[in-house]
Amino acid sequence: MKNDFMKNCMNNNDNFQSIEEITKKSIHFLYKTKSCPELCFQYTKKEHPGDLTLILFSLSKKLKKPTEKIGNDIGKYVKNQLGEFVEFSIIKGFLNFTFKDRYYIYLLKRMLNTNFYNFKLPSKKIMVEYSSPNTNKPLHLGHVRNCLIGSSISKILKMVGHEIIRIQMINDRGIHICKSMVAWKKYGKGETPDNTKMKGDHFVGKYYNLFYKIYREDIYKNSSKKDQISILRDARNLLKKWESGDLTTVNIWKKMNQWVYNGFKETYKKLGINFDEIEYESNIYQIGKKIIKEGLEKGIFFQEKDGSIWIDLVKEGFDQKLLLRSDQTSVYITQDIGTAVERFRKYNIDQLIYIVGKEQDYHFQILFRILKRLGYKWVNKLSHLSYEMVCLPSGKMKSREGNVVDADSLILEMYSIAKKNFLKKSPKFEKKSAEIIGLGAMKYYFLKIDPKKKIIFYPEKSIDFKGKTGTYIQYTYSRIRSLERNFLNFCLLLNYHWDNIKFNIYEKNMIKILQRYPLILKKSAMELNPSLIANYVYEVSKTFNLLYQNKKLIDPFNLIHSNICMNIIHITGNILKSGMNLLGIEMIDRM
RNA sequence: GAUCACGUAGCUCAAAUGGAUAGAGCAACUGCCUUCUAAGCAGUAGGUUACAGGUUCGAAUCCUGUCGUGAUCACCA
Repeated sequence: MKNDFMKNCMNNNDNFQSIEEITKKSIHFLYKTKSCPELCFQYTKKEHPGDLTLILFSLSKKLKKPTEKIGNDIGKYVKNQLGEFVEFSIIKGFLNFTFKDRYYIYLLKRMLNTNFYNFKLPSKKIMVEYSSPNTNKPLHLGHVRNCLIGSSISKILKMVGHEIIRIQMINDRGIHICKSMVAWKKYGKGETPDNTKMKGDHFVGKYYNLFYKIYREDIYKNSSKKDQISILRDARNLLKKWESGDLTTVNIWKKMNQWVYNGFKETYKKLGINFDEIEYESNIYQIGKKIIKEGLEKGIFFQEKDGSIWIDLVKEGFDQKLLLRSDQTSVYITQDIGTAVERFRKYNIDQLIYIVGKEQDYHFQILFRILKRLGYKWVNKLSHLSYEMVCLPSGKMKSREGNVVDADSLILEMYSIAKKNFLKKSPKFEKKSAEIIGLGAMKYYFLKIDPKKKIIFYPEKSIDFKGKTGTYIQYTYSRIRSLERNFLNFCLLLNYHWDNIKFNIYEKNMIKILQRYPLILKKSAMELNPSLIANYVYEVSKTFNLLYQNKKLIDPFNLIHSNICMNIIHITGNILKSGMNLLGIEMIDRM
């Protein structure tokens, strides 16, 4: 029965065109323009009559005719074609279309077609880099934001038809890990994550902090210069040993990194973060060197007397930038040059998106310039998605000073609050559900905010479960599932002719907001901005709760209308779930 | 100091890229569970969109300047 219904819907769609499409045609027909000017549609504001508005001012300019005339012409043309479906009125320069019930039926049927969700852009192969942690300490709130944005954007891009490679670069080598290593060697007394029952990344982080404690005490005691601090000297020596391949050093390094990886793995798993590829800095930090040397031979770079290699970007408004140290070791940007070249060579990608905090804006600008100078044609396929940082009320988080909120303790905190709330509401507690709710609240909290805006995190206030939250949306969804279960108990699924249905205002609003979903998806994919989906999904929930509160949705005495409602409800549930999944948030059937 | 971002209700955020009288949530106060899940709904209150100019039919949005906040400007990553 359902299949017939679907077929019916699809047929309906074939010979029907939306207001937007017909408006486009009308301009072509009425004014014989070669190309249709950009049409400025807008959802009609509450205070005016209508549902969809065409703004006429810019059209009036382009067609050199008064707004009133254009509005009337287009309005009449559309009305002529869609008389049963739409009315129009003109206020100043605004042409307002009012949908009739049959237009809502058309919209509803269109949404019941599975094609409605399969919204696709021309497919590209896109690599997304995110997370990219150092291996000397646990992940903190900054990483959480980075991971959630990166993971969500990957899902969104995949949803609109791209092939995605999620990649993380692990900064496993360098002075930072040597600092943890030194402290552990000196004061570790054979402690390991196992025998101290600590999570590996926290364990290594503990020694990183210990390093700085000793370092600061040294400065305080001796008021000596940085270079003379013995523990720092030890760390540098360790780095040299590592670079020369000293076996015991390399073994300690391997061991400590492995502890950290085990810790990360656990955190990623809890957060639901995944990668398709992992790069280790230690494997690839040499690649860039070769490219720099070739660039030097070609005269793109220059060499100082001490042997260091530089690029001069003064003409482009930047400084001179070091590419290779005088001892011929590579710096951060050297390695990024190498990895970019490698990635394009190895994966044959059409686009590379770096999701990295905005403190590195300058770095990426320079990186892209250098690659351009080197003559790589794919430079315009690189982009840096820069997001603002997560701060505490006291200011920037600084792991050296210990004022960080780490990911693991935040997750635990969310679990425990969710559990507490759960027990208050529901007699039988389900651990899994509480975890989904806690995690959902946290993810939503991070993702609803535009990436380019700063987040100030108040630990003592904690993340909300009421109002505009992930929980609210999950709650709405579980209400929907509950309605669906009840519906099957009371009503039969019937295939009626819907042509004479009358919708109330709540149903109309619901249908209107639901059919915007593909547009929102497209926009968030184009702008690489998950917050658009987060805010949209909230609006959908809010509109649904309004409908729920004002209308008896399941009514055994009005089967036809209950069936219509059930279709609206079903689409709402699908969109909520789909949208939230794009944010990496799971939904549950009962709360 | 230079460069770049951001300043919207007491607080946290929106506003379909220049459209009509700038919207939500939290906190506060007032109502609604004998009725499909009250983690919900309705109402009250809260604004010179930091400030001053400019662009035009029209600006929170674009341009200029001022102020404020933050980031970056390493032979660190």
